[in-house]
Amino acid sequence: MLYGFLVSDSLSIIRKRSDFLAANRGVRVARPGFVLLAHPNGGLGKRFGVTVTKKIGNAVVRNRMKRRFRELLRAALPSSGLADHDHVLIGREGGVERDFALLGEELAAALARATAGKGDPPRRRPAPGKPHGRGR
RNA sequence: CCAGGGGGCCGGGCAGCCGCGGUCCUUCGCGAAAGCGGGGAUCGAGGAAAGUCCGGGCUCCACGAAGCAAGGGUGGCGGGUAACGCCCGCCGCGGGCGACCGUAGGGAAAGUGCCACAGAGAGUAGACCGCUAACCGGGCCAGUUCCGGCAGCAAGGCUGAAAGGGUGCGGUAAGAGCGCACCGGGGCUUUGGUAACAACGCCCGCAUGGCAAACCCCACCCGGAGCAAGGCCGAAUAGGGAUCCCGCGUCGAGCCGAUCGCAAGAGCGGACCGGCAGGGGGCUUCGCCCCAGAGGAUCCGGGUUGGCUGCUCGAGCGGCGCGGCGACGCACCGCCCAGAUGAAUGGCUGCCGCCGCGGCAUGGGUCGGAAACGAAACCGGCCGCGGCACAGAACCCGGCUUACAGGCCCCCUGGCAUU
Repeated sequence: MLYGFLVSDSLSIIRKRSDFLAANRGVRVARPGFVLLAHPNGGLGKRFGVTVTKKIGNAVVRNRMKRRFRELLRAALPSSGLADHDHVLIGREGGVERDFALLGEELAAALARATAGKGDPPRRRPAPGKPHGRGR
């Protein structure tokens, strides 16, 4: 435990809505269970957040998805996350039933793509889409 | 054993590894401190946490107690409660063989209104089909006859959700509460009951339908907004007000755009730049040109964002006793039981439990066979796979309503069988 803080001390949670919106301008990698956003935060260390819209399900389903995503991020970010970046996972339909180990592999692959700077095309401009995470 | 009725309760369990959020302790590390980190202990979602439909507590606002008006709500009686539209007990009405169930259950001779369609007639009832003695006229097969008229009749038919009490007997030309009996209804007395109401008796032949979740009337209740309530602290940016300095002719400056800032949007806004309006000056005066549009200090109050607080000890929970048919109340003892805020209570695995599907085997029973044995898969056994509901605290309580896989317990009713 002596070295523990050396690795984990830089991991924190994104708490401001503006940071979530800023992440939309960063690298974007889509996977079957989720979409990963990575965006530099200017020396604040590795931070993460989770967004699950009401379209996915009721409160129980949404909370369960967030917990599993947080668990994935806690495991993956210290070793393979992007330094001084905000990492945001957006839940997609089907992400609740998806196998946990499989999600782990997909997150590792998505992080590798993001590190290489190769993102998927950003979301369609003309289509307004749903605002992500409307607060309450 | 079968069918059914009522009430109460649970809503997966255990273990391992890795994590999350509170609180407390810490002779540990860093730090001036506040704190941060490490270690330890302990606690960490529901019966509905849900819908946000009622009732309160708690805050702030308004208000002289109160009354009135408006609006909203409640609606048999009695009780319980902080309170309720909730709960308990009882009553009336309706349903069921029964246990029980349902019930928005004040007022319709205060008033207004509605009752479609159908139907002769729908609230001052009504002759369409009908029934009918006498009387008048007529027919011929000449009489206990037929037809028409005058008239009487609410018994039957028809329509309808509903036809102006029902059934029976008498009565009559035929009928009719016209008379009588019973039932129903209304009124009154008495008795029982706190009361709603019930029972007995007497009187009234009986015209006063239904709808008040139609307006309305009566009785009772209700001020408004909500923890994003409310309180505190600090900071940044620009603006507002006051005083003073500075400058000055009044006094210290209006609108729009672009840009940028606060805080991403919405919103708000300073300086610079551009334009317009306004002020001063000049000139060749229906116009053109030029000039100035400017600061500092202190204090006050407001907006935004962030942090802290409100924030969890409460109409609290668990026992036991007493009172009460019960809802519930009282006394004593014990306990502390989530406080997150992009929002903790989780991730993975193993065993057990329950349900479904498939397979194996052959213990019980079944079928075939004299038997050995074989078959099939009803019960039981073993193995594998899949599934285990509805649903996540957000200031806190009391209710209601809605959702819900599976399961447990108690009481009662009807029927069948047995002793």
